[in-house]
Amino acid sequence: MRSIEYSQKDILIFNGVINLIKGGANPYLITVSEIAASAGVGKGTIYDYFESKEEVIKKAILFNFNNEIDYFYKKIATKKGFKEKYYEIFNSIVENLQNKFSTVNILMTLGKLPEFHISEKQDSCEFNKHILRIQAIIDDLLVSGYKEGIIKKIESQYYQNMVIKSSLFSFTNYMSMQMIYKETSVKEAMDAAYKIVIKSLN
Amino acid sequence: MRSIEYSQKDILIFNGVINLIKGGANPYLITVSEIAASAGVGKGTIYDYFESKEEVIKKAILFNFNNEIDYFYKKIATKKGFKEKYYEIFNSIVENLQNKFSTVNILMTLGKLPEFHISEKQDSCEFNKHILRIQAIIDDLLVSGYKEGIIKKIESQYYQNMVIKSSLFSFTNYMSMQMIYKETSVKEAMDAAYKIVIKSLN
Amino acid sequence: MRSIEYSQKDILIFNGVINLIKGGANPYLITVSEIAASAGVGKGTIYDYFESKEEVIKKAILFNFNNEIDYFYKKIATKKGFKEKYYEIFNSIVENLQNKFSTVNILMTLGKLPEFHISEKQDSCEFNKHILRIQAIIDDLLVSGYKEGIIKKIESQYYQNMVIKSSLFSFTNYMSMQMIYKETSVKEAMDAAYKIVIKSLN
Amino acid sequence: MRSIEYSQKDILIFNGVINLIKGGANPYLITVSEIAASAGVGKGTIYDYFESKEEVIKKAILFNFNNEIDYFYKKIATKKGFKEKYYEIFNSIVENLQNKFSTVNILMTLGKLPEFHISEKQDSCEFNKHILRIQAIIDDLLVSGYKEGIIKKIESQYYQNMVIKSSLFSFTNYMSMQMIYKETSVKEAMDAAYKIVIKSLN
DNA sequence: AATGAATGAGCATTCATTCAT
DNA sequence: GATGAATGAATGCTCATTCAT
Repeated sequence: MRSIEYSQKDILIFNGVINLIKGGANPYLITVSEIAASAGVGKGTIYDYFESKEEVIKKAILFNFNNEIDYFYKKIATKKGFKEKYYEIFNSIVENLQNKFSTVNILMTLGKLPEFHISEKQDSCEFNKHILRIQAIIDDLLVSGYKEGIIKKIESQYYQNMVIKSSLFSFTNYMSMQMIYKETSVKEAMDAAYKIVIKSLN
Repeated sequence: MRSIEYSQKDILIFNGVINLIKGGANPYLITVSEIAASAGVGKGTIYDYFESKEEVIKKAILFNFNNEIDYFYKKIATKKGFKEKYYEIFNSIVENLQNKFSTVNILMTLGKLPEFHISEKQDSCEFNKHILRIQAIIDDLLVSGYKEGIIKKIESQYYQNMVIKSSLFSFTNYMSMQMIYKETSVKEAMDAAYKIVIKSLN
Repeated sequence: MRSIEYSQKDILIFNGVINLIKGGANPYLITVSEIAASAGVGKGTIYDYFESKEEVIKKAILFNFNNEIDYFYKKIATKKGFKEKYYEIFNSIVENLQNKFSTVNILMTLGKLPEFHISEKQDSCEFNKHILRIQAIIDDLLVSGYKEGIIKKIESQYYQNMVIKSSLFSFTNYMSMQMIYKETSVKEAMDAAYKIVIKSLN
Repeated sequence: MRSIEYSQKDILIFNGVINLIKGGANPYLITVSEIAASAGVGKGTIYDYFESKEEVIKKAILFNFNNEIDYFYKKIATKKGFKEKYYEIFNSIVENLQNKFSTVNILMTLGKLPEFHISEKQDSCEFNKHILRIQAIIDDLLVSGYKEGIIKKIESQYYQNMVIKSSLFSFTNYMSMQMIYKETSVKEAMDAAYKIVIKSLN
């Protein structure tokens, strides 16, 4: 099932990268020295485990993406009702957006990250897996809504999907641009995003 | 009224940058030599007009942003009804998304671009102007919808705004991720996005 | 007699260079733009009158040297007695040393300046002329001293010459290193330098 | 006691610089590539040990200065009498002046070298140390002369100092300008310089 | 296995020089 | 004549990568 297994050292290095990015570093401007220092290993060690700087950063980002989706998935699974799950997502977004680099940012820019030159087959495959996992979260949500009668499943799969994504986009956009939405509280933004789902799916 | 006037040469250089980015180049990896070659000027000339590589790229991006919003604005203004305007936006998105780098991408990631280290007052101010212009487009749209009775203005300003942005996000997301939405046609994606607006604002 | 005639424009440009150097600029780090700005001419104009930046700076320095020696010579000629002439030199040194770049500095480092790559015949010839003019000043001084019986001309020409140069060196060294001779006044330094001459030539 | 310790690599690089300068290179025109080649290291290595090209050159010059003064000091200390010491200095000057860049040149232009932008506290302090060491040499000389009765210590400290410096200047000037003193032999120049001291201090 | 000193290719930037106006 | 916009060769400096230890 697990397509990629990483060694302890791999993960140590990934965390070096992730911490830099979470600390505000621009992935394109990170140096190998910084990664080595952040990971607490020698520069040479990085090249014992990876082919190039690009590979390290790319894999670290995907690794982190994976982990955050796992975490996201589990958190949502703890909640039972549609609305509870939905607001749990909002809370995760709030929590997550403290980091400059978060799954949420990725969910939002869905498909933007691969700009980090995802070209090789391996990467592309990895990326598809992420999409599927996000899809699973959305599907889980839709199922809940359907069961509870909140959603009347008369719409197309695509439409339902997009409603969820759009709604989440609205909240993420609020969070990341809070400075231009000074008159709206977090609670109001959550409610607005939720209202979009409810109205759009009825 | 115009806060910044650029010389012919400035614009020539901007276009060099813009063409590189539209051709798929990553703004962070562009070299001065590439800009010079793309603009058809000597490397030194760039430094006669700008302080640093960063300045050139940053200003070129903002310049292009400005121009595309102008173009967008004018195209939408030619249409009369709410639905016509809305579908004109969809068309502009389609047209625009051929470019890797488009206003639409920016609309979508609203607030993401400043990652190119927009920190100085000047830049920050420029950025605010862009936000206001996008807001003007959305307001114009809302006014049309209201006049035609498509929108019952009982919702908050924030909510209405977010509905529009979310709906547009859904279509932009479709366009930029077409590879994962193979079973949905462009027409269907437009209709779905439009349906989100209609349902959410009623 | 005059081996080199300079045009008004030549001199204008020379003064641009001289002013920069007197203002503390390092001859090796001066740019053509700076010279042009300082001289109040266009950069291209400089190349209408000279072959290269090096030529401009080299000739400007020699030109200034020439002028300052003229000035020096005339000032000393106004005084009659040996001691008066000698103290007039001291005064000129004081006056001159305000400038970072002065004949005095050159007198002191006699033979050091040509480091500015004096290699061509022309330059070398020019340089010899300067040496001869300095020699003339020293000879004039010696003649006065002899006439007044202050100097008993029993020493070799070389020795007499060196005594004068050494004595002047001592005062110039005092002036340019005043910060390390805080306990000695200008007057005392002059008197010390004069005493060296008197004692050495008797 | 030692205020600055340099690593082997530091010194390797310093020697690269020193050899270039001794070979006639102008400190202001030396390139990093030249230093690297001369030191037999990669260009990057230089930046592992120093902040900038300027720093390397400045420190190399001071380092060399230090070493040469050490050498000078030791050579003179081997001689016993005043006259022997004095002529030993002459010999060192002769030996030294083969180099374009020598302690002697510095002794002569005492205070001129800092033109290489010695501004920071560290540099200024370093420079003061050099002055003190030169002073120590002169003092040692004066003590010998006094003990032997060659000098009657009735003159001021400043005067005695300047006599020595002036006398040494005369010989250094002779050496560096030998081309204009063709009729005077090295021996005669030494004797003349010595005579200046003897006469001035009696 | 792990390191970090060493390297040099690569890039931003400067500036002497040219030349169209 | 005079100019200064334009150029690109030259150079300081960085940093991914290697390799001796």
